[in-house]
Amino acid sequence: MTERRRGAALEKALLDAAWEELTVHGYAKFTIDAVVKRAGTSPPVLYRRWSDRDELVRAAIAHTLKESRLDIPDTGSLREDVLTLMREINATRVQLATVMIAHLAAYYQATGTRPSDLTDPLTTGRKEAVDTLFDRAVERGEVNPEHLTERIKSLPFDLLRHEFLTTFAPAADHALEEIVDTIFLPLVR
Amino acid sequence: MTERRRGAALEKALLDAAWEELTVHGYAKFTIDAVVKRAGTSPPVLYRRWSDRDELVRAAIAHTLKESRLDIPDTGSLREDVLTLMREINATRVQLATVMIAHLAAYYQATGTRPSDLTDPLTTGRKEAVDTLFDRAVERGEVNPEHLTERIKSLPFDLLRHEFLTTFAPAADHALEEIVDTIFLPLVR
DNA sequence: CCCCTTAGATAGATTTGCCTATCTTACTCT
DNA sequence: AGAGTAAGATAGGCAAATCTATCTAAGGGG
Repeated sequence: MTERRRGAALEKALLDAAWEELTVHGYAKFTIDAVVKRAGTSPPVLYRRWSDRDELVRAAIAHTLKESRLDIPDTGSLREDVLTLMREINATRVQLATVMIAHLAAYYQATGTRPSDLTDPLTTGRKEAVDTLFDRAVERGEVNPEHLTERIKSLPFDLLRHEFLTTFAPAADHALEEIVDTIFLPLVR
Repeated sequence: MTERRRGAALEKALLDAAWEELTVHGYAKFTIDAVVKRAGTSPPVLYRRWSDRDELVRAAIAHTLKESRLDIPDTGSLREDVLTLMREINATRVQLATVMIAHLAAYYQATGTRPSDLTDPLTTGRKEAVDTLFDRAVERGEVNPEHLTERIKSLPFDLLRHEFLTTFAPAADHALEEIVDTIFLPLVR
């Protein structure tokens, strides 16, 4: 260790290493020692910041969430907006969903509650993104606003999340189109 | 231990105890020793049947699946059939879904595959049940058969499963009705 | 009664991981 | 230069869990 890291740079390195461990070995096999080795640090450095293993896991997840915000597409058509966003989620969020469900299920079983400091990876920042999409669609006259319940707005993303949580893999592109064309769009028009 | 169990009775007792441990302490905290205590047995008895912890977990899940088959409702209306089935699933399957997702996510992260001997708790026996429901609805003229894609048929159950996997709790009854009345039924008519 | 199978009991080997205590030293600031 | 902070290094305590080896004896069958 020729150069010591400090402050935010060190913390980022620690959290990135923790995230790597979560994705390579999974939540169940996640160990402090592996993070120590991967980050080139020592145990007290981690324990000075996070009181235990689970706290580090959650911090790593939250860190990764913060680093991977999704852009809001604006294609001029609702179908393309929703498909573009779903494709982006599909391409980038499977691992996050897998890591999170493993942790959340275990946490829930241990405590009977959900950790308050984590929000769903497909939810974070999504409400605003989707609302923007729908506002534009309403202005373009593409949808009937009366059909835009919260549940219907979130439907494509719920179904995508469902795919992730039942297969741990991205959905096929034709599945995305099927969700949008045969379920979602008929409901909003 | 005044009376020794043998054969199927012993195996049922072992698997019931394993399931109890899964629901009380969760998958992550599941230990062979706790099952031994709960079942009033000894470690070699378990290892004579299941080669390791994970195999016992899967056997316990499969055993519980087999023991909890759902009846097919026949109310005379599609809405009531689907709602009745969803309510039954809602009342009885949350724990199963929670235990399974914890195990499946961990297994997937460790191996990159899904275990081949487990099927989804809401899938098992569901395809036939749902097809029967839909056959009757078609005969009654309640639905347009052209709208009955596989994805739409499974939609209410997918959304219910999604509820389970994101909250680890049963859905509110009004949510079930919302799913059926504002999403599912408009799509099949 | 005898033989065989295996349930239940128990001890043990081994490993692993979590977390803490302590020390040296790099680095920043005054 | 000196003081203070904390990064990096290392050793250690401890517990827990997994799984195996071995033994006794219950129970079934001939």
